Amino acid sequence: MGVIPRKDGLASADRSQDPQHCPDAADPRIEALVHDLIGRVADKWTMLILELLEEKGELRFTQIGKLIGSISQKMLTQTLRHMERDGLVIRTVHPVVPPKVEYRLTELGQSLGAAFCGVWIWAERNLDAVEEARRTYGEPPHPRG
Amino acid sequence: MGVIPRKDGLASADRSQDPQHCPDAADPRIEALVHDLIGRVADKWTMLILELLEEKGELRFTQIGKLIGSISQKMLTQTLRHMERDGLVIRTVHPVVPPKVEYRLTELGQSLGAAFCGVWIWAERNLDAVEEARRTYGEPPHPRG
DNA sequence: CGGAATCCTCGATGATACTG
DNA sequence: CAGTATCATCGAGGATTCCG
Repeated sequence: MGVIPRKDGLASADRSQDPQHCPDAADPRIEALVHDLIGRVADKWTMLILELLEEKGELRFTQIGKLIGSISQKMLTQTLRHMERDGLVIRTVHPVVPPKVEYRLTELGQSLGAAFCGVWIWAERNLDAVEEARRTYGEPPHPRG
Repeated sequence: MGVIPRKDGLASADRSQDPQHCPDAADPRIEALVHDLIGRVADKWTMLILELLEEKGELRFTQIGKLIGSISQKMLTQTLRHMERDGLVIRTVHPVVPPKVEYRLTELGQSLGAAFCGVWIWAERNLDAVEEARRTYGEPPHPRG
């Protein structure tokens, strides 16, 4: 009981996360840089916008805000700027009135979206497992009555 | 110039992030849950500990702290507790003196590590591309100087 | 419409001290 | 050694206002 009847859209999609062992970075400098980079791109809003633009193609500023729903104007601007600066999105300003600014992914942004795909799929597939773990957390391994 | 001569350990590893289109979650409820779950596991320290345990197998509390280096004792405890609660790690207390507590990944934790693998590889491979984008950010598209 | 600027709050994190 | 508890800080992020 309590299991949400889902459509299994992603869940049965494929098995992109076969238990492969991920070799660690050989160089500590590289590892630090990689860690820093991930810290910036693995952001909450970045991931959502990435998914959105990957799906919709090209969107206006307000469009993105409405589709995400919960994001503030400040964070939307800030996140888009960072993504643009990191080469993930292209920002196009149409010189019309009222202003019209559109955003779309670069190839780099698309490749990042693809890389995150495995994590999304993992989350989809293991939602129940994690929730189960959280429920049983704290219970004694052998309840001796 | 300025390009770091790296060992290319991960960079030439494989191509786990072929530009596949990642289908979005069909159900908004699922998407919300997935987003929430990712928000918890995509944490900075979680990812580092995940990598560490995946590589080393089983480690003591202090071991992990020293290997990561920059983490505070508080965050280490907190992160490990969250990971244990979410079913990512197993915490084993050895009833000896002085105390000895060891941590290792569950299968769920290992699968998450594998899922993140694509992102690590992406970051390794596109470090230069992102840095290049950051350098050229702000420059006019067609410098008519 | 698409921002920039400002103010403000609150939670994440670090530092410190204590304990079993 | 492996924590727990407490206090202090600091910046992420929200709400609001103004502008081109």
